[in-house]
Amino acid sequence: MGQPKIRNMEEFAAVSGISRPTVSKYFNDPDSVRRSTRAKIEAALEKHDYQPNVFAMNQNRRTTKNIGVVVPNLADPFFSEIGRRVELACIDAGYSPIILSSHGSAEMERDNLNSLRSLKPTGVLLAPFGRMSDKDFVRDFDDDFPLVLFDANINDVGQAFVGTDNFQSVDLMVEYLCRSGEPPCFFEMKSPTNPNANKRRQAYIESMERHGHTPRIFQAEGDGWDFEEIGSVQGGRLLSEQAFGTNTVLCSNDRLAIGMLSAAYGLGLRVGHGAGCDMRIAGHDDHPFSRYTCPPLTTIAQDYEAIANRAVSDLFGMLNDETWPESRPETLFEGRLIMRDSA
Amino acid sequence: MGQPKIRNMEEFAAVSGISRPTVSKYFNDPDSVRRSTRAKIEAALEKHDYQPNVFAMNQNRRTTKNIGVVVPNLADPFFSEIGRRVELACIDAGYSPIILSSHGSAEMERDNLNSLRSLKPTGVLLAPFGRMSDKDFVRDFDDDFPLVLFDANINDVGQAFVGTDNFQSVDLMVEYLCRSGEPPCFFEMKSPTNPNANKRRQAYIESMERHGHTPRIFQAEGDGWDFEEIGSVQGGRLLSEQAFGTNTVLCSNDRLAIGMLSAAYGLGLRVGHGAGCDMRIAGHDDHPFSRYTCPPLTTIAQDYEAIANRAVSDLFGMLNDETWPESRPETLFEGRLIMRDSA
DNA sequence: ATTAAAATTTTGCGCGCGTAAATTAAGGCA
DNA sequence: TGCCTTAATTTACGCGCGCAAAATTTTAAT
Repeated sequence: MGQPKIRNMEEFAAVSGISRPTVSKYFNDPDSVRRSTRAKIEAALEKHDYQPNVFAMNQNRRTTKNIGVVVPNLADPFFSEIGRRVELACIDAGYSPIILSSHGSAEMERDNLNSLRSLKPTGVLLAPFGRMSDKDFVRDFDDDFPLVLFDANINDVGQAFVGTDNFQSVDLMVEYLCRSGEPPCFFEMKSPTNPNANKRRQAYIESMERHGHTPRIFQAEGDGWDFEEIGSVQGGRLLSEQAFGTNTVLCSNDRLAIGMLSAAYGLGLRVGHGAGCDMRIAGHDDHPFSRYTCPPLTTIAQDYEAIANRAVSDLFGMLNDETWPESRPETLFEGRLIMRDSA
Repeated sequence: MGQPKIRNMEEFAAVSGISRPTVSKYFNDPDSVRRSTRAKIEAALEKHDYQPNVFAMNQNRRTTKNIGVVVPNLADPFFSEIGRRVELACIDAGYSPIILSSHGSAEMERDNLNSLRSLKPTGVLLAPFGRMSDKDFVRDFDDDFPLVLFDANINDVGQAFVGTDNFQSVDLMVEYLCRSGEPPCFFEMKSPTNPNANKRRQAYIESMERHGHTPRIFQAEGDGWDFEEIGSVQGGRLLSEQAFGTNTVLCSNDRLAIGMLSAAYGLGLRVGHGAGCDMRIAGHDDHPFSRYTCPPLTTIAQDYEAIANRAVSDLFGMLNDETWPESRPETLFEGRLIMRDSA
């Protein structure tokens, strides 16, 4: 690297023998300058490691290269996983993702969107709280920035939605459970913080009726995000009271199921579909740890990769078209049944 | 809100009847202006929702309000938990934390530090890979920015370190295990990506010798971050071969232990310290899910909260003192023994 | 009331870069 | 070769704000 430290684009332009604005063009899009000047610039970059001042760059730009990514709770492995993939997809596309977790609070979801506002993002990918979100606030936000929702939908908010087809996925599970044993009851939280909970309950009811069975739903008290705790304590109480009236429990998500498995173990109940088992427990989401529960959890795998990639490509598609589509496409990926030992 | 949208600080200063630079001072520190002018500004803020342009602000500032936070892998609940607490502590102190995950790659750790460089952070909190980190690179980085390491130490890098005293915590566990049953062997990865692995092995060896036992170490092949998989597959193989030569296994971290518990379950081994149990398994870290394993995992709890708070306060202390301490304080918090059923 | 000292506000300037308009160079065709 | 079109480059200006120094006000002390 050259000794005389380059302090700004002016100086860098000087050493590369090009005018500053042309250098500016280069940094915005290396292909927008003549091949020969590009070579000169890149030669200079070799010896003089310079990089433009981010703040000065973004100050006057019509459009930054920032992409906001907001998820409800990074501490939940589901969101940390999908957030990671979204992040990498943005980087690959040459953008700077800014990941924000709302830490389980709808209020912080607002704060996060407000913070993003001042970063003038080119677009925003939001996994909202769903019912808990401040819908009007998010709606206002999407007037100002291209917005793609993922994981949880809010009607008519954002220019696109990408997620899992809960009706398909829950039906898949219900069908499997009915075919292979007693019809399942459904275990969930009474006031779920979880965005897709309502859809899954509805899907369970419809699916059970379609299969000619009576849906039975058990709702745990409690709020917050400590699903395993709720599944363990309240699910455990229901188990010990033998309240379910069936030997098969479908949990609204894996984290509840993980808690319930732990309670079942504590009660000495043998969970599984093999001979000599007392009951079956199934989940939904294919949580990273559900492979390692005892027994391993039968569940539905959401297609993280596909959801993340589609959300990103929907957004970038919009950005390139300039015009926001009137259609508001909703893409639903199918869940896959992951058969393990618990059900 | 007033109809005529405020476009910049100039206009906002006009409607509030104060000069622009004074308004600027207010936004940098509301207490630095006279009480009466502060009232005027805040009155104007009520009606004219304005907020300064972040990019213009940071462009000329000697020191931004940005704090970089870099962790090895946000998908690991340990780091997502400690990252969350660091983030909140920074916000409370009036700073803007920027959390970056290196996604398990030392190369991306470099990229992340480079990205931070251009954001001119006031300070950086780094949980490095440890042995895997590009030490020279990090060392260079700490010439330019106040840097506090946490979780994993690198000698003489950064101005302070905060973490857990692995020698104390492992000794605590070894002492407990020896007192209550057979002395433990130690299960870890051969080439651990995990930063504290080497310290823990060393601590195990010393502690066993101090207690008059022969240390026995078993190392699993494989790299990457899929610890549960490695614990399950390789730990399971060792279990089925009865290779350990003791009924008690201390795992280098909870995620390995979770995998091994899963394998033990699959093999029909009863894990626990009660009558009729075949073996004991213990971990380290009090991973969020270790309460819900079967049986619940006996482990060492690191004091997340204390580590996060101390790392942040060390950094802010440095920032206020202006002068970086020559001492490079290293703070080690004690681990707590969490006794559950697995050992 | 007078004045010095301290606190606060204002004046004036420049940061590093984006971008529209003006200029120049490159490429195509007869 | 000359002319024209188009692409590339340069000129000229301004963005929104931080900050040092100057001007002013307030406070404290006599």
